[in-house]
Amino acid sequence: MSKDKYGKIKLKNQVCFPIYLCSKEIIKKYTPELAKLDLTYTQYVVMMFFWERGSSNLKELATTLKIDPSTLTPLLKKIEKKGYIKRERDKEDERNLVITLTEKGDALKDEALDVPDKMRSCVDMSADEIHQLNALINKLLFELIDEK
Amino acid sequence: MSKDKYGKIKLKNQVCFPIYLCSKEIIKKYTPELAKLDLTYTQYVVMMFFWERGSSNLKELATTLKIDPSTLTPLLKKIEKKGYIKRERDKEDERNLVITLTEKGDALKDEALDVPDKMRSCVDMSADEIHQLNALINKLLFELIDEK
DNA sequence: TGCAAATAGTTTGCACACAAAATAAATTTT
DNA sequence: AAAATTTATTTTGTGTGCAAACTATTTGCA
Repeated sequence: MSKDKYGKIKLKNQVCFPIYLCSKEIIKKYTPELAKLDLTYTQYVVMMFFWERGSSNLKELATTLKIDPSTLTPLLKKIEKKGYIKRERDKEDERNLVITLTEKGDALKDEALDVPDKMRSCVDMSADEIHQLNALINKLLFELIDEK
Repeated sequence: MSKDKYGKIKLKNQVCFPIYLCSKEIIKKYTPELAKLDLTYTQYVVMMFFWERGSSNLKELATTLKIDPSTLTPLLKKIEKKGYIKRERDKEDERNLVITLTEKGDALKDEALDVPDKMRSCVDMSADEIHQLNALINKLLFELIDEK
């Protein structure tokens, strides 16, 4: 049989495409559930960061979540308007934007508690499969980020 | 040791987050390479579809790629402006938008031939690992899309 | 035939996402 | 101390991404 010169640029022979689709489909699944908390997926990720850390600054938030600061600036203003966080300049160094979880933002954590379980229940995969996927996707992520 | 009530909503305990990051990082890796072909990542995916199929209509394109038609409309106009495809209404049924690869668009296929290899070389993962990841991510994708 | 329903695309509105340029504050250099 | 550089954030511009509303065409049915 003759080798297909163009086989490599076929969609089904590339891993990148299902990852891209998965990311979009995951967000689509989360959206209606998060809407109950008045959050988008990205806003939810940011809130998870603050539920763990309580407070931080933009630079650290952007570095940890690997989301561009210029994406975060308007997003943070939105969740501030919802009353979940507070944005203020650092008195010590006015360049820094200090972001703090509010009481209301912290309380939201309890309402979000069952979101991960609800999402997982949409997917019929064993704990082992999830674990393997997690390991492989994190390896790929490391490879992509590492050698920049 | 006491169980962490909030453990489940910690970022590192969720698979969705690294998948979301991976998708973004993959696109970031592709971007400079695809810029040489005057394509964005999504435009590249669309072109791959037409390199395989030659022509189709919007409905089928949207269904196959799982990209919303309202996202594709402006995107297709852009790659039409670049001269890679042609958009025209079906004479038989004027509702259908028939999209056809142009000579110039088809020729681009040869320039794109080495893109997948270049991307894979950024990542130090064995063929077996890639294969496993592919299987798992496709399973997850199926689970997410299936039961809608 | 004639109008309701279905089908296919497009437009609008909102929310990321990031590169590049602009702004502002602090630090370093001279 | 003034100027140049660095650091942190914001603004601008372009490109997705999708839901909901809108338009146009075709189909189905009374």
